[in-house]
Amino acid sequence: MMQESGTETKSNGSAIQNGSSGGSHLLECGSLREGRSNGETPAVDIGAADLAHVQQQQQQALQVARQLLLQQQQQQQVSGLKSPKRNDKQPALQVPVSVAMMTPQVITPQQMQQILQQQVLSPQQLQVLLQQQQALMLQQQLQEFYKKQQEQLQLQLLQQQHAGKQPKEQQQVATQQLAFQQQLLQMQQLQQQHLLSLQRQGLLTIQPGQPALPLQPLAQGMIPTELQQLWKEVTSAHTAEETTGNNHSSLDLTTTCVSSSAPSKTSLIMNPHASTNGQLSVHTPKRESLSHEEHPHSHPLYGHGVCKWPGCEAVCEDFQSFLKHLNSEHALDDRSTAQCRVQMQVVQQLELQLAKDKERLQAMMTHLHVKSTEPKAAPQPLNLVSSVTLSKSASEASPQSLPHTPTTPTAPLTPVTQGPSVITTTSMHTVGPIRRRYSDKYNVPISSADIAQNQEFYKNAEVRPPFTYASLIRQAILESPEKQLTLNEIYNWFTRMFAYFRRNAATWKNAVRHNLSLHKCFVRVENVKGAVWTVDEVEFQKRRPQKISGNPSLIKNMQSSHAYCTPLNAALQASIAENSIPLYTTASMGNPTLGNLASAIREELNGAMEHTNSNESDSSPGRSPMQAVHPVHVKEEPLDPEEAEGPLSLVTTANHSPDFDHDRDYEDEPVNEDME
DNA sequence: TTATAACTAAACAAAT
DNA sequence: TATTTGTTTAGTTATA
Repeated sequence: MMQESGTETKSNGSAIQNGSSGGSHLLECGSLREGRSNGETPAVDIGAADLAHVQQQQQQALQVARQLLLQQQQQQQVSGLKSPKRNDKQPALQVPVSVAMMTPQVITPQQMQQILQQQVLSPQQLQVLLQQQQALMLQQQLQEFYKKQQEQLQLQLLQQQHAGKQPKEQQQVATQQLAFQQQLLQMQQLQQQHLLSLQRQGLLTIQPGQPALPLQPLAQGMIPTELQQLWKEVTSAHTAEETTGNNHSSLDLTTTCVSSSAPSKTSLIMNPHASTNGQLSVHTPKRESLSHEEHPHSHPLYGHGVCKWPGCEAVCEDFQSFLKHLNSEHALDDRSTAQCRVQMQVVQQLELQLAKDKERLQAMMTHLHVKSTEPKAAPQPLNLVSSVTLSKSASEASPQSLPHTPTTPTAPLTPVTQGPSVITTTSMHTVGPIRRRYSDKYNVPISSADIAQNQEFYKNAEVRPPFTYASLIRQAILESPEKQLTLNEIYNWFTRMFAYFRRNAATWKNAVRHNLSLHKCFVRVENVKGAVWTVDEVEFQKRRPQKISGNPSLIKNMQSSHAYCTPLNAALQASIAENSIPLYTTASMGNPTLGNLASAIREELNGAMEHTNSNESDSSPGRSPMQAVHPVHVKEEPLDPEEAEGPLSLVTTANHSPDFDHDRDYEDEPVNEDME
């Protein structure tokens, strides 16, 4: 799942990158990847080769820009400022518009001149400029100028579009603009890489012996917002390296379509952890600068009239003043760089924390999300703690031990804890006997399997519940307000309560019907609405006596646990201890808690007592008084709400009803029929 | 090895 | 007529 999302993020990033520019933008990605791939290598030292490379890139960009400008001038001469005619609806018009939208830096001749000037500056001159504060002011001026020029060029582009130019020409222009934009972005990437390498060295110190870096000249060509973005990129890149180094794979925060398409990043993108961060990765410098232009007054460092630079909080009346403040107070100096590093550490810590939490979440999801095809990875119910249980589960998890259906996952065992924890307050609505194959091997009481406690687990995990069909059917019926359900309602309960039963419906529904028909404990009742199914508790208890063989101490422990957990009176205790007489009398106390608990206890003890005491058991026909339980449906009068809550309350009232009639008189039926 | 419980599958009939 | 519901039988597996 995470892998898919990770891949999806990757593709989304590309999709966003491509956007409306279509395949032409892939070129940008390709070129950017080339530039980025260079940056993948640790550029700790910035040597002459790097400088030469940057200059080469700039030269290429300039060449493209020159061609673009020439063609634009020619097109303007041809098209002039003709009023738009009829081609407004031509689809081709969208191409230049989209390009204009995605190219925040439409280069004007003046800007080209500026770039040319930068190009001819020697490193020494650039270093001088680096030391001059006027450079920042120049940037601001350039920014304003740049905006004006951009608006002008966009206007020209629109006019060209309305002039009805051929789509091919427009596309050509757009492509050329795009190519130039790519060159600029490459330059930006290189700048970022240099900054990053400087960052590694510490506060932009320049190695001795190296020529003056083209950093500042390159930065001069950027507007302040781009500088901000640059720092952002630096921060992200640093963090990404840290996380990558830690194998947290949180990804390349500097990822653009560039790095995301870089082969070396593929594995990271495929990493589940990369999904979330992958969303961050789509923030390309281009998009950032674009968003800043689209929302000129939205700046990560500006909000509510306050500069959000760490430790600043200077009040800026408007955005322009903020920009001035930003450029003056938070210029590219040691102090700002140090603050940036602090912020980087903060982000880094947060990233690490996020990575840890992600791992935790992943582990939780891995634990809870059980695939039916991964039986050994099946999670356990929340209350499974017994090592015996776990070992048992491991053995059960083997494919050989699950021959029934290939899709049958490991049945999580219900708690088989010993002693006082056998019956808990949450086991009021016990399902009852679970599948014996999972329970009796270790001679521990398991009927306290608590569906309520693991309810959420089974609702979400496609794990076969370790209960028999009969137990589940009984539980479904007892949970219903009327203690009766139609077959379809039983179906619905199964699907509602267990994710496992949301598939292979034909199989388990057939099993449900089979169990309803097979077991006498399920009584079919005809009423005006149709047929409903009820539970005959006595029959249910007779159906499967639980055996706890040869462990009296355990039984004693169970009894003590019952006393420990409940306020059962001495008579009840004596009754329990004496034999396995069904505890309907407890339900008749009118205390639903006691009634429910008695039900649970009875389930626990019936088999045990049956085994430890004499051969007499409640399955013996001799205990007919307790078996004279009328099904629920006979009760027509309104129920006492308190009694109705207990599974046995209705049975209790029916127990003493003199005029019940048996739908199925099990006493008259052959024993072997009941025993299958 | 045997008996038993549980499960699955299937056939069949009746009801809806 | 198709689907649902209910019954029954047969075979398999796990366990004591």
